[in-house]
Amino acid sequence: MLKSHSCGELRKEHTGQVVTLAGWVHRRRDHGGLIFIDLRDREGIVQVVFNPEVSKTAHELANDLRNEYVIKATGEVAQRPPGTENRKLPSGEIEVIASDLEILNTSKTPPFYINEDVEVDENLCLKYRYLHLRRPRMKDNILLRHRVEKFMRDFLDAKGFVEIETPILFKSTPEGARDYLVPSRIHPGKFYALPQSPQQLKQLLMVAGFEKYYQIARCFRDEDSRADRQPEFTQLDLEMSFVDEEDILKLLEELFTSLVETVKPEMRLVKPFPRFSYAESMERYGTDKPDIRFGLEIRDLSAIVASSEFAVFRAAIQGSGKVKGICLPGCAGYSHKQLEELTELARANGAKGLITLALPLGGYTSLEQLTLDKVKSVAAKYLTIEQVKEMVRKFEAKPGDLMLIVAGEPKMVDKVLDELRREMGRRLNLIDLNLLAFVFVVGYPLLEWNDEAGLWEPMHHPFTSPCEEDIPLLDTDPSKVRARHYDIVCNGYELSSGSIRIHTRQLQEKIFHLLGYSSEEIEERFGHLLEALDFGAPPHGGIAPGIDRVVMLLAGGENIREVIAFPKNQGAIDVMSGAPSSVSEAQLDELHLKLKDEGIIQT
RNA sequence: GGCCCCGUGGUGUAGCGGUCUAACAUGCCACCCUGUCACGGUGGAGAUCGUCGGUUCGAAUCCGAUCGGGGUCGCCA
Repeated sequence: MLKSHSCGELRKEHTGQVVTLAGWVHRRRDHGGLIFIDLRDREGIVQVVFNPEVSKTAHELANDLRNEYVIKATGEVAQRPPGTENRKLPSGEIEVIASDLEILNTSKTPPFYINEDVEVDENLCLKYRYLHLRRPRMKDNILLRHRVEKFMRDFLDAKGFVEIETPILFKSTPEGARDYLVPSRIHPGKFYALPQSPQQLKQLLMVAGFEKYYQIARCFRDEDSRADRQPEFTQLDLEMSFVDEEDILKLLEELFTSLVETVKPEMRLVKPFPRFSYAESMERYGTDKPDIRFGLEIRDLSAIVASSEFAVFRAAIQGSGKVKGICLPGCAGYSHKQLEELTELARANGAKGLITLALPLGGYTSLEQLTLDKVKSVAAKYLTIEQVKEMVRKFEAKPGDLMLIVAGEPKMVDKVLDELRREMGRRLNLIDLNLLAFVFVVGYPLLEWNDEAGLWEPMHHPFTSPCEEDIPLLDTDPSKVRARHYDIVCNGYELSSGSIRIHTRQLQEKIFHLLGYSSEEIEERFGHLLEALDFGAPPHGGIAPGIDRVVMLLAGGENIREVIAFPKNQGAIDVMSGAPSSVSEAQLDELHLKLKDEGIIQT
């Protein structure tokens, strides 16, 4: 090793030792007679002092140092002179008095700051990703990711799980997300698909008898990116035999609780993890991935306004619609412009409009004294005071609160209010950023009716087992069948869906048929799986939490690109390498491929 | 594919019809400085304001198109 110690590890206990350090020049402070260098390596930063009285040659050479030069410096660790300690630095009590300096490599001036955490155009960061990763915050994110994955491995190993790799070149199963395809050279016209997840393979490992499997698995889905989604991502994929829902949920709760306590002890958890039924989550939060770090819960006002004169409400309720709302504390004073902004947000999410009711701040001490003329709302003249009071009671609203009401199709109403709720939770600073609010969502329906396609679709995936007692309903009323399916959600992000799987051929075939597959399709796509179920498949189930999102939440980020070493941008491009890129005609030939539009062969 | 936001020295921002021959901070270069730590001081270089077109006597500024980026809807079994 070129170094005896790392920069970040030095403390006053090292005082008196002669150490050799190697790292990057983080910052240079040249006082003419005296030069201070903040030397940075993976472990942190330490101050190195160049004093001509200690070494004239080292001091002279230090004159040439610039940011990001790579250097090796030898010197004695010394306690800093009293009054010059730097409490902002863990190594701030000491410094290294350099007696020798070697420049291992020079550096061009970086295209953006490495020693300051100012936001820079993301494409530039991605182009010079290796420089961006030098930033302490980015470096810490990647190290955090390492600790998370290490913890998961250790935890599951201790629980008797076996880590097993599964193929990246696998078979296309065209339902679900779009596949990434890999053309076969040996088999003209045939393709592998990159796995959207190792779902089938892990089930087959259960049939194989491994009982407890896990893998930190890369998954590939060719769909448009989002802040929390990119084409390739990582899951902690796990599967267990001879378990029920309770076993999986208990394992997850223990895993995440001890993970947070180990790698991020300063963050708080809600324990035990609350459980919501799908119906309850939709009812109270308008979504199946609720952020429960704050209130502003949705309330159903349909019953209250059922007999309303107000055409907007009446029309909604007489159709198959709902009237629901949320209540914003202390927002009654919102200006016309602010209300218009909220209405715009509602419209952007599909609402025709937004009804607002502002409760006066003063003028009534008990609800009895509230009169209609004091309530500020375009709907006031169509409502009775009793209806308004009922709403106030339903929201437990206080004087000065603002009620936001949306009417229409239930799906739209939920979506709009979910959006408004999360936006206002942020704006009103109701969110505790140090809190990780994990929740389990259970009791999902097995199937969802797709009106456009005119067939049943699985809510999760076609391998999810229905609840035993609901199996007869598959023939009579499929919408009523509950799934043995659970989700884990944290701070409004879905970390994973999981389920107890179907483990008999008969039931699996029945589900495939219900989903509209012909016998031939079933055989072609899932024949290998069905055959496996015939050979003594054990009852089994599992889940696969998304590691990128977990690390993002632990890092306090809002974007998974901050916790992936080499991410792709929104257009699925690796800005650093330029992938995807053109290939030569020879390569295409070998793969028996021909581009449809010869023009696009040019770069 | 739809919608919203953003493109101004290396970086981050300001300017939003004329006074812009484009401002500020930082970075960069040179010189000075022995206790700084976002060191300080003096001086200097560095931008045809993403691109194209239009409106106008006059465009960084207004309009249109286009390209690039971010967010989001659709999509994500």
